[in-house]
Amino acid sequence: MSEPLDPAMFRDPDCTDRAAQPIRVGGKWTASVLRCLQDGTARRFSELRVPLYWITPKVLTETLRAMERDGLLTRTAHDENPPRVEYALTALGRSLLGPLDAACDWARTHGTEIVEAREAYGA
Amino acid sequence: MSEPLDPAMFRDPDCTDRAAQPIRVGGKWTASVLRCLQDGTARRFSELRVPLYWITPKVLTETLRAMERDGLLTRTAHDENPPRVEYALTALGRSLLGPLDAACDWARTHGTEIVEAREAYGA
DNA sequence: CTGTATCCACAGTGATACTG
DNA sequence: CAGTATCACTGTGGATACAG
Repeated sequence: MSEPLDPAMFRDPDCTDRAAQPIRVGGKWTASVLRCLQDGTARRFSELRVPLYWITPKVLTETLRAMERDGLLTRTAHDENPPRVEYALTALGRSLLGPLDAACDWARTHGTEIVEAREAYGA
Repeated sequence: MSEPLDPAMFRDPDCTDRAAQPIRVGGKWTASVLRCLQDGTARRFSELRVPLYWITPKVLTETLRAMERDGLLTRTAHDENPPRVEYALTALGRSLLGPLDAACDWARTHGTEIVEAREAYGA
């Protein structure tokens, strides 16, 4: 999720503007929120906290706000008491599930190789 | 590349150890290094710097060391003068190109939607 | 229940200069 | 050429407490 939006993140060799960096989409928790919502059902703020390592409300708010701003999910506040707010993926958010699953499959398949390589490197 | 190795990054709801976080593979530049080397040819330190926004040597060194440690690439130092060091992907590194391409394809296809969503959000 | 308000620690990133 | 050494900055992420 922290991948630069520029798919290759390469620059024109003639470009001299070092500040011309690609924009970034997503933070540490974006992928996990996506997976929480991937079955299509809308979930509430507190429902999202539990599977996400009891992420603090501040960080969850920031994550959800950023995803809403980027068009990945919708925020629906029902005018009730006590308040009820529900989050659900947009079509754009769902379109990210494919690449995300590919990454997760890779992690499942090759995760142990990474761990073993790290241990071998220590020696 | 900053995805947690745990594919879902969900925790056992009964787990009370908040520090039990999944390990992470890769940093800001890992995907770009991967793409620099994806055609299979080994490249030298200074060859890698140019397309990577003239990344500073310190950061490139750290990135390459981490990738070597994780088994994603090999570092070959030829005993010459001036020194020559070449980096090439391992099989594990090449296996990451698939998921990476999927992510890049997504960015190519949906990048403008993100930008538009951000602009619309400002209004 | 769904967030804000503060405050803070630190990893990550980077600029610059120097070395074998 | 291929790095290391320092120093500094910044934003993300997090703990805790409080509010509508």
